[in-house]
Amino acid sequence: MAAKIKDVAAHAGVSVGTVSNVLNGRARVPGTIDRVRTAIEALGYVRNDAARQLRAGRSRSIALVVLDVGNPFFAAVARGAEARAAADGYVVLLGSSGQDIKRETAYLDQFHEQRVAGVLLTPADVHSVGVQRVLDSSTPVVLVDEPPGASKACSVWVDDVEGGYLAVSHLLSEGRRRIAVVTGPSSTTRQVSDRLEGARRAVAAVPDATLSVIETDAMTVLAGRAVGERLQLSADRPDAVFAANDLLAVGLLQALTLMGDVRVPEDMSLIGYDDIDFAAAAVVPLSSIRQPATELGWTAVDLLLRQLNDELTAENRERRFRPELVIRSSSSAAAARG
Amino acid sequence: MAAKIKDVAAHAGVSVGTVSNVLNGRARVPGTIDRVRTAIEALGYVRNDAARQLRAGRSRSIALVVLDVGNPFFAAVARGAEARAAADGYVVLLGSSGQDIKRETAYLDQFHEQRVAGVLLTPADVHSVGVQRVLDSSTPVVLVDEPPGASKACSVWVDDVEGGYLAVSHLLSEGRRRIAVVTGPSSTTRQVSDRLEGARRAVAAVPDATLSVIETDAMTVLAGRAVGERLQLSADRPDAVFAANDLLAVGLLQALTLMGDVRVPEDMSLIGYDDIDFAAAAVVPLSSIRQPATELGWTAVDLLLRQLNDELTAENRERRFRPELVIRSSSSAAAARG
DNA sequence: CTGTTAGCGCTTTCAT
DNA sequence: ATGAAAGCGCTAACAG
Repeated sequence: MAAKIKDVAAHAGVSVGTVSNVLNGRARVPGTIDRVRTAIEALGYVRNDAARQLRAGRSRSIALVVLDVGNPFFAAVARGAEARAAADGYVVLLGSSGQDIKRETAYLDQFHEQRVAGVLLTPADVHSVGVQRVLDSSTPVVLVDEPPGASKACSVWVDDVEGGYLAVSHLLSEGRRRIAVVTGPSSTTRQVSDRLEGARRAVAAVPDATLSVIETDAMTVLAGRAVGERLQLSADRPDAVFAANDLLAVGLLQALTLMGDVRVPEDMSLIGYDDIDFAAAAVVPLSSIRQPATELGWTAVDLLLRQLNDELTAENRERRFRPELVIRSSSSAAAARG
Repeated sequence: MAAKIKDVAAHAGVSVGTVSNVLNGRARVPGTIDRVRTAIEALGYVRNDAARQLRAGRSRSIALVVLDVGNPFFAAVARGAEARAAADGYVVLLGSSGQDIKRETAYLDQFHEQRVAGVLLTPADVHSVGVQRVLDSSTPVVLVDEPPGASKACSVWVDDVEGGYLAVSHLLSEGRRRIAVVTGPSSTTRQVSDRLEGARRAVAAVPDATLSVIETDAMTVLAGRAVGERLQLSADRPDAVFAANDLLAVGLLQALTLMGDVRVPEDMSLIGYDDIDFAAAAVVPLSSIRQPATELGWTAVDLLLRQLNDELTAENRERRFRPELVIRSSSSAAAARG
């Protein structure tokens, strides 16, 4: 059996209270501290976090549940969160739901049972039972990439309606009129429906512009490729496509330009969302809507820590960022020539 | 204060033992089960995992510590691990070290304190104190993307020497002779030094071939771009580059072909490593060395679970996969024309 | 400043 | 089948 605090105390010739004090940095006598440290080393003692947490009632872990770690956008969010958390001695536990409500709920329940210090959450569906349960609980929650809505939770988000509007307005300003939006699954996330809403608004402002929606079963490169293959064969193709994220856009690009013979942007203009690192290096450099991903993660943890320390003022509860249009060759004849 | 098992028992009119039995699926009387479930629902009771684990001594969490979640290769490993773990009711806690030994150690210590059921680890440095500590501990460890070496840990890995050999042999067979290898930081991982070793072997087999090594401070798109910018200005450029991962290769491609005027593969041939989804959609479709990432993660958890259930035979302790050469335009005049 | 001790919430054994 | 009670390893309050 592993050594426990009692063993360390015996080995060092002190009491358990003293060992606990050393462990928690409230010991003062250098000689004692040294003896305890030596004993810990000698016995290979590792503190039992379950016992510590049970007694202390708090935890040094922060949960981060995102839609998909495979999406570099969320990887960047995680990096930002980790950086801010580490500065205060917290650890970030990452869960990836794959937009599956079952898995999302499983993670939330697990983290709730673990009594994590707080939960950072990009919900697949804010109205799901699992999400509501954690929102109703006493666990501090920061919604990430999701507006506060009716909940009392803090929120760090980017305006997706504006992003969708920026993307499609740009396509329209390039003279395109038959716009298609490629989204995720039908039971899609708030992000995607907001981007779509922004797209609709942009189209509504131009009389002869039309908008069609193509749903996929996942927001991945693979799913994008599948759509691209269909689009390539289709008789009445749209003249511009707004992909709801860069993964889909990259997949579209693969199918259209590499496997097919559709020229981008000449035959079909394309813009993605997130501006992941790969966008600039795509076969046709990909126009996109940039979001401050790392900053989002950083700010989310910052808000959570403030909440834990009760230094949260009303105006601090929500941080909204704005998306930014990045024009590259995939949507602009000018950029393509340049 | 949150409801505890005692409150549930009182509310349901049964004893705590009975509630515990219901919670753990060993209750038999349907009426009792229903009453307990109703009470749990009514009180919003959530089991305290710390107490449960303290008493039971076991945990349903598996830790996965990788070099970089921002690398789609590791994201895929995580996906595979998660899938296998979920099948047995385990949760995967993900930590990303960023190849930083301090952070790696912090994660390992944290997970050790949490008494996770097991650790899946891609070490930044197998010989670091933190890694040795967990290897010496009683926590089951599966090394991921790392051969077993001297340790007693299980291991799931891909032969990187072979991968490096495949990559550079291919460049040589295309007639290139002045090969450069772009690696990570000098205190680099085993994977990268093995890939380099394979590259050296391939070069050694061709009399007039030379090999140079370019180190970067991170294995990211950004670092690759920086190298590409230097390379582009350099008077005596190599005629072929083997990038130690696809992220570096994509960054190189950005700098060389989009920001610079180096033609790939005509002026400089390029091959990456991992065959991430983006490789096929790069500005010049990227040749790469494919690794079975998802399968790696899946198998790692499978091995861990077998170990936990004592169904591990000697020949099961190690699973070695083989890398596969994927030729695209970036390294092959033929593929570029095709 | 150090040592002793009462629980934290749960599981599980042992009576009933 | 159900209820009572003993601890899991730790922290913090209190006594020395």
